Amino acid sequence: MIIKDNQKIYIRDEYFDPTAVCTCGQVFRYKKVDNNWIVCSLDKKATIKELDGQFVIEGDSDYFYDYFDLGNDYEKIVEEVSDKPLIGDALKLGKGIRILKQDPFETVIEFIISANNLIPRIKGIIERICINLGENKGDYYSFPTIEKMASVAKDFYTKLGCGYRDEYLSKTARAICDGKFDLGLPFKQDTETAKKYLMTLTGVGPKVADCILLFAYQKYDVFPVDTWIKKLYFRLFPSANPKTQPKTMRSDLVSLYGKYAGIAQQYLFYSIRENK
DNA sequence: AGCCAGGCCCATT
DNA sequence: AATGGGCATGGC
Repeated sequence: MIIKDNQKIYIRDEYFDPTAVCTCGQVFRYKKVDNNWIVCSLDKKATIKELDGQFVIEGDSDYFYDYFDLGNDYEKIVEEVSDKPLIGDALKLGKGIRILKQDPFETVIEFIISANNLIPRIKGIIERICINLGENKGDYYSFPTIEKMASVAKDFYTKLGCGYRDEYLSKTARAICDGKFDLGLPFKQDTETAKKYLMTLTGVGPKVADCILLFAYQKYDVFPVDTWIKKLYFRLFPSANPKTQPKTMRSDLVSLYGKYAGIAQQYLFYSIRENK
């Protein structure tokens, strides 16, 4: 049961678990303070508290109702994927995951940073970007605007520890700021077209594009393939050629897990990483 | 002290 | 279209 008023959202629902939502790898601007989860998105902050078996979300309730995808029926989604291979155990841990509806610009930038990187380090880089280019909101910093990110030179990102992604960030921010790339377009495109379009951005390859499609554009028929999923692939297909390319893995895995493949991927990814 | 991480770019073939 | 080397940084 989910109830929303002007200030808060009250959730008593087995398909919502803030720990799983935050730590499954889809979002980086979160932290646990005392027993509460704090999640930031653009210039907003949500605080999720647990009070006698019920979760309460404080923040902009209209915005976060949508952000946490609380209008979607995850019982149906879980039902749809529950008979797929290796999902059963993953759901015990992660059935409270909800796929966030994140801002496209923030998602593009964050997942460019994610490439060949570690989650704790990704979080640190993003935090430094917000502190240096975002707005001070008192107890947190907003995510920078497109214009702000486009206004600084690439060595600004180098100094923030972005490594070789410095140029990806400045080029991509400028392309979007200059109107050479339209972040609204992928909402209207089919998954394959949107993916090709996203990959015209510097620093966005097949894996990062899949993450953006899933976490910002509600395209669920994707399957981000990283080093963890590669290991999973060979558990599913033990006789596969060891040199199987990620592209082949993606299409095999989307076929196998169906129209909610991307959501299934999150249950699996969370489960793999939680079990070290 | 190395190996590796939510991979991508680019040159070569 | 497919392959492979190089790559900044810092967790682990």
